[in-house]
Amino acid sequence: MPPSAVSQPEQFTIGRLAKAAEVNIDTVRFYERQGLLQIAPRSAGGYRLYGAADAQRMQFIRRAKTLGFSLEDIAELLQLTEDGHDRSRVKAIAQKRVADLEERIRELEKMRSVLAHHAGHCSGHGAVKGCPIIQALLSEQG
Amino acid sequence: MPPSAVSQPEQFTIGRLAKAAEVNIDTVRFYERQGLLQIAPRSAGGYRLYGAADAQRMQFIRRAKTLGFSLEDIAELLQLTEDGHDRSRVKAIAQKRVADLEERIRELEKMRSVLAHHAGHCSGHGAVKGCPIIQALLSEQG
DNA sequence: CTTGACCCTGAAGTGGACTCCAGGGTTTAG
DNA sequence: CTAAACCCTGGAGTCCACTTCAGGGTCAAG
Repeated sequence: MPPSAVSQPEQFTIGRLAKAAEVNIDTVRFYERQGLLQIAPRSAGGYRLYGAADAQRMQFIRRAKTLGFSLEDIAELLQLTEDGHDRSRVKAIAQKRVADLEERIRELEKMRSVLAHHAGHCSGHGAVKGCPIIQALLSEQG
Repeated sequence: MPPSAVSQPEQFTIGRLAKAAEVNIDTVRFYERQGLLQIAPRSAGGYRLYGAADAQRMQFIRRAKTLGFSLEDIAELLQLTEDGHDRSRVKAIAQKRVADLEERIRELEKMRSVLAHHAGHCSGHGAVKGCPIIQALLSEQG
């Protein structure tokens, strides 16, 4: 095989990894402590060294976070991608998350409709005494 | 006037107030520290004494919380009900809250639709390698 | 050789809204 | 008179996902 084929694995320090993933440098160290990132090998001077796989892992975490997964769930998802696990657990985690999202959305929509209703009945001027919003909070009729 | 007319204002201790409002007893003390409840007068033995107005105030807080107001907002709303303020500030707080709720709902709906989409493409069996959910997290094409 | 950018550690702080704890005093039922 | 149930205080702990801090070591440029 050619001498320079897969030999230089493109290493970089924590600062570059953090910048690439658009997170705080301390967040990377935090993820390591939390077990989301593998413990990085060190340079002679004690600096953490990362490679492309770590950058991809950070992207995985970032995307999972935008879907609202907790770090705990993300840790499990990452774990599942490593060993030869079955897809069922991944799907279960995702479905649980969808269900949680739906419940939370329903809660927020209830809040929104009730509050918008009260706000819609408030003229926005005059004394607070008698304001429909305050009245609703003082004594809900339901 | 008759001797027993408006004389006994129906006082009770913190435990009863907490039970009536369905909150932890420590929550009542916490609200006092936070300025949500007025500092209660004390009995001879040093017990806090509450009346009907405090119970109503606790209900106000409870209802505002179910609409998702922060304790800080609730403190301001309570303040506004006391002095001779104008309704405009109340309405502004409510409208801000509605806007925040709407933004949050949109965020959660985005998460839900993306995640449900991926989950819908996952068979739920077979190796994790190739699972559409994991694939999406590993490399989003958008 | 010095400056500045970068990296290291363990520990503590943040925010929001509580909740719990230890070590007491008070009140009431029996 | 005693035991149970209730109340008091200041302070610490909880959850989550970081962020900040103090006090250093390392590395590349000039």
